[in-house]
Amino acid sequence: MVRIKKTPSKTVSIEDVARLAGVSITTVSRVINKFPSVKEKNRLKVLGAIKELKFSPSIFAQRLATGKSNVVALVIPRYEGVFYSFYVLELIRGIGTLCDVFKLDLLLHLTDARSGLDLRGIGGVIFADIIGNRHQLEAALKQGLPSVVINNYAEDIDASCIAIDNAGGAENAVNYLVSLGHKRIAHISGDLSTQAAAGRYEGYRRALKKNNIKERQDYVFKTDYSRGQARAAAENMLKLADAPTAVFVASDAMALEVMSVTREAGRDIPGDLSIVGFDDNPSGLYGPVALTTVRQPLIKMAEESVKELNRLMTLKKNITPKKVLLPTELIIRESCRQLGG
Amino acid sequence: MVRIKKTPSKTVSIEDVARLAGVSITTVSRVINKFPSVKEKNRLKVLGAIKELKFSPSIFAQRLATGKSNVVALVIPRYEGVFYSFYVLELIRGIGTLCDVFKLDLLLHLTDARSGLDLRGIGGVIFADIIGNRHQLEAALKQGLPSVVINNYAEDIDASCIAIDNAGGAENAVNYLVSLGHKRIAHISGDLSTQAAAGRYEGYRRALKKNNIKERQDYVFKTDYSRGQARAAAENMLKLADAPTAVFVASDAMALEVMSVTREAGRDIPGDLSIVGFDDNPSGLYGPVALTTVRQPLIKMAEESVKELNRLMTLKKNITPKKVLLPTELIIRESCRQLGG
DNA sequence: CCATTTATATAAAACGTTTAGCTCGTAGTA
DNA sequence: TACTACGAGCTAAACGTTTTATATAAATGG
Repeated sequence: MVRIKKTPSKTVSIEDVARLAGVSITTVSRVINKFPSVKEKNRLKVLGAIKELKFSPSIFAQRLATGKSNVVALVIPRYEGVFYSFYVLELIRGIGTLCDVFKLDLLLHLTDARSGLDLRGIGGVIFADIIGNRHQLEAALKQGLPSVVINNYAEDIDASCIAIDNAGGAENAVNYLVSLGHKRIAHISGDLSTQAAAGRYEGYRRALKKNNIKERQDYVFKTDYSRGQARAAAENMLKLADAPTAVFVASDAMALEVMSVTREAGRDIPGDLSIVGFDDNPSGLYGPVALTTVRQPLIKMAEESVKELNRLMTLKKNITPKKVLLPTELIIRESCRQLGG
Repeated sequence: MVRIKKTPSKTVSIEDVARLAGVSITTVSRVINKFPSVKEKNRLKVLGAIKELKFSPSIFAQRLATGKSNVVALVIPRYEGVFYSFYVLELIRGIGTLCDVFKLDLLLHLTDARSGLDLRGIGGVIFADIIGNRHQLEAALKQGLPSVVINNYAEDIDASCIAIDNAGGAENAVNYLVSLGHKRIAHISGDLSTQAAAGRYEGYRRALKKNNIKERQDYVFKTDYSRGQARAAAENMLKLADAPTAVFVASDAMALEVMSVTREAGRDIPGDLSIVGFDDNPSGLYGPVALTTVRQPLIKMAEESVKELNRLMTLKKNITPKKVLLPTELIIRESCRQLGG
C-alpha cells in the first residue's frame, strides 16, 4: 500500500508570507494580483516566500472579499435519449476546454428543469437548452447573472444566444437532394415544439418552395425524435403507393433507424431511397452505407458560448447581449444517389 | 425584448435577518444550520425574516468560516475517441445525479493529464480514469483530499476504487460462445496498457483454459482501441486459412467495425462469424444485426463512487479506502449463433 | 535646500459567515 | 430559600483575503 503522507493541514496564509518576506500583507496581496506599484526587490522577496511556503491563496477568502466569482454553471436538462449523448458530450468537451483557457471553474448542473436552481456563488450561467427551463434562465437574469443560451435562438430575451442555423442547414440538405434529381422528397421531423426540429422543418419547406416543388402533407412525418416513432414513420413512408425517392430526416439517430427499416423491407440504400440526416453523429459512419448528413459545429458553438460568457463576466457595464447563428456544413457520404442515372 | 429587471445587487446578510427577526446573529445562524437549541417561536420569526428578505447565505463566507467545502472535482482526461463518448457521458450523468442528491457541487476538470491540477477550494475528487494522471491522484492524496478512482482497480494506492470486473465479464462472454459450440474463438483486444483491456484479455484466456481450449497466438489481435486498428485486425482475422467461427471484441465500437469488415468481405453475421462485444454501447442496436455484448454497470459505478466519496468527506477520521468490483451482465442479442445446428 | 509631487508601503476596515465562551433567566431540587 | 442545571441568547473572535485611506520614502523642480 503506497501511503502518501499528507502535508500538515495547517493552511499557510498571506500573513505568513508577509512575515517571511518582511513586508506587509498588502504588499503580498499586490504581488499576487500583479499590481505594478511594487518595487522589484520586494516583489522577488515575496515570490520567494510564496514558493518556499508553498502558499496559494484561498479562493473562498478571495471571493468573499471581492464579491466576484469565476464559477460558470453549465445547466443541462436531465436528458434521457441515448443519441442525445453525442451532442451533449461534444458541448461539454468544448465548454470544458475553453473554461480551462479562461481560468473559469466549470460547475455542472444536471437539472430537473422544473426545479429551481441554486445559483449562490456563481458568476455566470450557460444554458445548454431552454426548452424546459426558461424560468431558470429568467431567475438567473433577474439576479443579474451573465447568461448565455446555447442552441436556442431568441431575439426576445435579454441573454446572449449562440445557436445553429437549423433552417439553413436543412435547406442545403434538401437542395442537394434536388440537385441529384429528386422531386419526391419526404421529411421525418423531430419534436416540432423544439426550435431545432421546427427550424429543420422550415428549411425543408423553404427549399421545396424555392425549387417549385409542391409540399405534400403525406410526405411529412412528425415524431418526437425517438427511435420508436422514427421506425413507425419509416414504415408508413415505405408503404406509400407513390413512395418518395429521398428523405431528409431531422436527426442522424432517426436516420439510422430509417435505414434499418428500409433494408428490412428489402429496399436498397441509396438505390431505392436516398437519405440525408442531421447532426453528423459518428454512429452514421458504421453500417453498410455511410450516412450523408448536415454537420453542426458543436465544438465551435460551445467555444463561442464560453467566449461570450467570459466577455459578459469581464465587462463591468450592462452590455447588450449577442445573438449568433452558426452555419452548418453538408457532409456528403454514401447514402444518396443521382436519380435517373 | 423581455428585459428582466434585476434585483438591486445589495446583498442581504445574516445581520439584516437578525435585525428584522429581532434576535441575534448567532440565533439566525443556528436556525440556518438546524441546531436544535432554538425556541420554536424564534425559529419561526427567523424563518419568516429569511423568506421576507429572500436571504440566502453566502457560500464563500460559510466555507471560509468552516473550512469545509462540498465541491467535488470530477477529473476526466481530455479524451478524443468518439465512442468513448457514451462511456464518459453515462458516468457524468450518474455522478451528476447523485451529487444533486447529496447536495454536492460538481466541478468538471477536463485535464491534460500531464498538467497539474488546481485543487484549491475542493472538498473531494473523483478520477474518471488514472491511466495518465496518476501523479494528479497522488497530489490530491498528499493534500489529504478524499479521493475516489473510477474504473481502475488498484490495491496499492490509498484511495477508494470503484471498478468493473472486466475479466469476469470477458470470461462470461467467452463461456457463452463455448456453450454455443464454438471452439475457434478469436480475441481482438484493446490497448493492453489499460487495465480494462488487460482484464478483458485475461478473462478470455481464463475461459479458454477452463474449457480446455488451447490459446492460439494467431487468434489474438492487439489494438489501441481505434477503429482503424480494429478494421486491420478484422481483415487479418478473416484472411486466416483456419478462420475462427467466433470472436470476442474488447469494445462495442471495435465490434461494429469488425461487423462492417466482415459484411464487406461477403460473410454473414452470425452465419459465418459470431461476435460478442463489450460496453453495451447503444450504437450496437442499429445495423442489420443487433450486437451481443457485455454490459457495464456504468450508472451504478458512477453512483457508487459518489456515495463513497461522500462517505469519505463526511467522516472525520482517516478511514480506510474501499475497493469495489462491480459485476457485468451478458446481453444476448442477435450476433451469435449455435454452431453445428 | 526646501517644497512639491510621486512612488511605494502600511494599518485597519470590510466581506459574511461560524463558533467558543459567557451571561442570564427559569425551573427543578434539596 | 438557596443551589444546581440547563436552555437560549449574546458578544466577540476567527476565517483569509482585498481595499481604502493614510503614512513614509524617494524623486523632481525651483
